[in-house]
Amino acid sequence: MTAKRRMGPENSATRTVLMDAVEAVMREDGYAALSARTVAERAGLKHQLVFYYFESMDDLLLATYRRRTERMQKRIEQALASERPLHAFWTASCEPFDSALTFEYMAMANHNKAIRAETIAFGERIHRLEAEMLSSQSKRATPNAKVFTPLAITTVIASIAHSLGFESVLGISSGHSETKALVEWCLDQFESDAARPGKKKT
Amino acid sequence: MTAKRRMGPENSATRTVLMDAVEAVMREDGYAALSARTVAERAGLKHQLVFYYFESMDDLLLATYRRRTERMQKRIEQALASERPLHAFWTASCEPFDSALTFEYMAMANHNKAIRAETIAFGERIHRLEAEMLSSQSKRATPNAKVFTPLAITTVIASIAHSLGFESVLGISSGHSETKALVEWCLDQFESDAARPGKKKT
DNA sequence: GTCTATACTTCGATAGAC
DNA sequence: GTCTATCGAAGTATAGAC
Repeated sequence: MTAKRRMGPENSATRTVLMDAVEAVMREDGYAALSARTVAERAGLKHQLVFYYFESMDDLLLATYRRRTERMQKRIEQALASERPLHAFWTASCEPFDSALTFEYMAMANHNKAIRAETIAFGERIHRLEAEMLSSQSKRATPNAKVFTPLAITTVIASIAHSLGFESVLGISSGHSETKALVEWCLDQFESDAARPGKKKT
Repeated sequence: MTAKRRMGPENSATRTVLMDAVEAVMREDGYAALSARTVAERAGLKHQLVFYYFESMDDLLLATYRRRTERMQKRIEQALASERPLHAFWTASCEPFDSALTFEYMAMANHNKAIRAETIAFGERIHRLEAEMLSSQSKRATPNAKVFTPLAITTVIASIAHSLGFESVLGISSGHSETKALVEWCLDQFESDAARPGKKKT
């Protein structure tokens, strides 16, 4: 299955440069703007080098996406391991990171088989992580433990954070502060008072 | 600014056929697959006809998107006007309609100026609608009216519905029933069908 | 209203020189 | 490891015949 074409080493720094360029192009002009030429130009290289380091454009794309999901997973694991995992998870999900990129990848997952498979695997992995880490740790007094399960709560948190993040990228901001206030008020119901100095409650 | 090129009438049925084809292509292969050729082929026409009925591909795209936002606005208005607006809004937002298309358009809005402007206008329009219709109507007893504002609630509802819808399209389903149960439990706190005794205040 | 024919651009990918 | 040169396919768009 391996190509007969001459290929560069897997540990080359140029591979990293190309993957960075992929994300830069996606962020600025969307995934439709991705091509060996646009990516190489952004990286300051000739477009033929893309095919020296990667078997195809799809290959480069998938490698870039894998790198991203790994980074995101680490960030989520860290958040969930902190003393106030829900607050940390919310903060991490709200980070002014790259909602635009997220949407590009999600849209892409709809029709690119490899990206789709990786997205599904990542999603299920995260859901499992959330369920495991929170249920093992939480002996916390939940208002209604039958309804407010760890997985439901994290799903809600992530959904809201992503929506707000994306609207912000577009420049829509109405209702955001209210919504954040609502979420944070709810989070305080689950994880609060312990290390909370002088904040007004309820 | 008008093109000198010969153009077809605005009320032609072929225009509709072409717009339908745009959405079909986007749904199946993503917005990156859009071209005069792919759209025309899907519509059973020659690709040059695209330029007879629309000034450019961008023009066709924008017309298709406008048609969509108008339809969505009507659906949302209807939901908000019912007797249990929040429940109706949730149900409408959850419809197995076309989350895939939504994501394509949102991703596209990141880098297509016209789509971006239309998306922002639509988003703000909807937010305004939600705030107006719900605040005028709701004398309902809210657990914490200072935090649970109409706009915050609808933003949360829409965020969750869209996230679940999109995950469903991908084939991710873990946590969905729990999350829906949570949302519906919360909605019942705001809009109980009849008498809802002993609702616990968190 | 729809077709053929055409102009120009950009795409992914490969071969081979340096 | 990077370059030039090149391929065929597909992109947008226009002009003009039928």
